[in-house]
Amino acid sequence: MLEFMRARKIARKTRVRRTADDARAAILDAAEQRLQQVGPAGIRLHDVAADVGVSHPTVLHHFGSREALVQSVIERRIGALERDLLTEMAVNAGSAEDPVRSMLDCVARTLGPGGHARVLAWLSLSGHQPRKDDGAGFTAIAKATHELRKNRWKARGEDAVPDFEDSYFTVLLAGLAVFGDAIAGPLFRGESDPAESEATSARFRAWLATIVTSHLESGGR
Amino acid sequence: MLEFMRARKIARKTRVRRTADDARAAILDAAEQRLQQVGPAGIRLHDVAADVGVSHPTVLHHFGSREALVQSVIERRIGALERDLLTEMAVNAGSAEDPVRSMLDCVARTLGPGGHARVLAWLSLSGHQPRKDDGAGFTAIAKATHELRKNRWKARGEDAVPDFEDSYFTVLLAGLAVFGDAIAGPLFRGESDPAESEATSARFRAWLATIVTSHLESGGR
DNA sequence: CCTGTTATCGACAAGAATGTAGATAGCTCT
DNA sequence: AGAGCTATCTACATTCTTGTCGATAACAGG
Repeated sequence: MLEFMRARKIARKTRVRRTADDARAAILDAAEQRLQQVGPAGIRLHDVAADVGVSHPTVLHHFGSREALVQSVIERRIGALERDLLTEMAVNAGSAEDPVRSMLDCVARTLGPGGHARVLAWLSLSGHQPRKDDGAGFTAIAKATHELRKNRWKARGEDAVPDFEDSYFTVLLAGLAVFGDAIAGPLFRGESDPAESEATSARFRAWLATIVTSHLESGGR
Repeated sequence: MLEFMRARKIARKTRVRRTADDARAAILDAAEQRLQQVGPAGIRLHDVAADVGVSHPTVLHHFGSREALVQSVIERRIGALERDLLTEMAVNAGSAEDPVRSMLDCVARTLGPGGHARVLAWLSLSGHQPRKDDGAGFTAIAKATHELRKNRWKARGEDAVPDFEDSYFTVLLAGLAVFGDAIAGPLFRGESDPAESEATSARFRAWLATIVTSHLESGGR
């Protein structure tokens, strides 16, 4: 064995040796890219290993099996999503002058650019079982929105109080629309140019914000 | 060859022989199921063949390659989607008393139950290039809606005319919301029980119809 | 410098998936 | 009934993918 190395003389390759934690992190990073691009079922050990610059048995050494790797990367990504969501919410909680608009932007920023929407869609289509608390972040936003809304109404001296489900559905509508746009907006609109598509999406989100704001301010039984 | 048949005596199996067209159709039916469930990349010749009750070389005989089969089934499915959309529109064109609501139901029926939404999502995630006319059906609905809307406004004696983009975005919102709900509604809401999820979806769609109707009737610059 | 630990590698194994080749059997037409 | 066409089959080839094994080399601590 290793004759081929002796054959081509002293061409020994110098190995890069990371700490176990660093190696795991690098592998998870690569796997996360793949998850976003090709979905959980499309992740290949060989591809992930090549992205990191190691051999595929190294990946198996650190994660035990492909399935365990996929599970790890999914969990890490869902954690990141929830963290991003809460961060955005915390940042926007201060700007109270147009809370609805900022909330909508928050959801859009969380789902849109980084590809969170794509990952959610992959998981949903692949039959990922929602854990008990998977919808928690979203429900939290709906509740917060509803509280803000009630306060606005009371401040304006309304006697009626908005229905919670109306607020919940409003937030859901915003979330699903932004999500759907991120996934299939170009397909729906028949746009093949990414730049054009992004421009339309931006206009659409701005329009959506006015609709949602106006409804939360005045509409709802 | 075939010693094993002679060995176990006269156990000859009777072959089912279809016409080429029937075989193709049966195979496409099975492949379509798989497309909906596991997406284009998940389709396996062996599985499709087993569903039809034939061997996998038979599938290859009729379609040449796996890739050609996948392409065929995608094209057929997109055709079916557009046909369903137009059929729904034609049926609903008659009921003029609440055209908006019926239009929304039309989109919901087209995307929801049969799994059109799932297929669209798979294609979108898998990087299916939209053909030039892929968004045509949707644009047609938006235009029809805008015409109806203009007529309603004129009939009510409004002087302003609604903006087309406002109508377009309204239809887009409805479409994306129904689409997003079909894909990721349960995930967003953290619902694991399908029955509960479907109930919520139905309430959501009803609520959405009132919102959209009210906006088309009165809102929009 | 020496030694133990282990991250990493090359080589191989086992199974799955696509595709090929030749034989066979069910139709149709005469 | 016989002949031709071809849908279908079994068997095999090839490539891809995951996983195992033993060897090696990088690093840490005595």
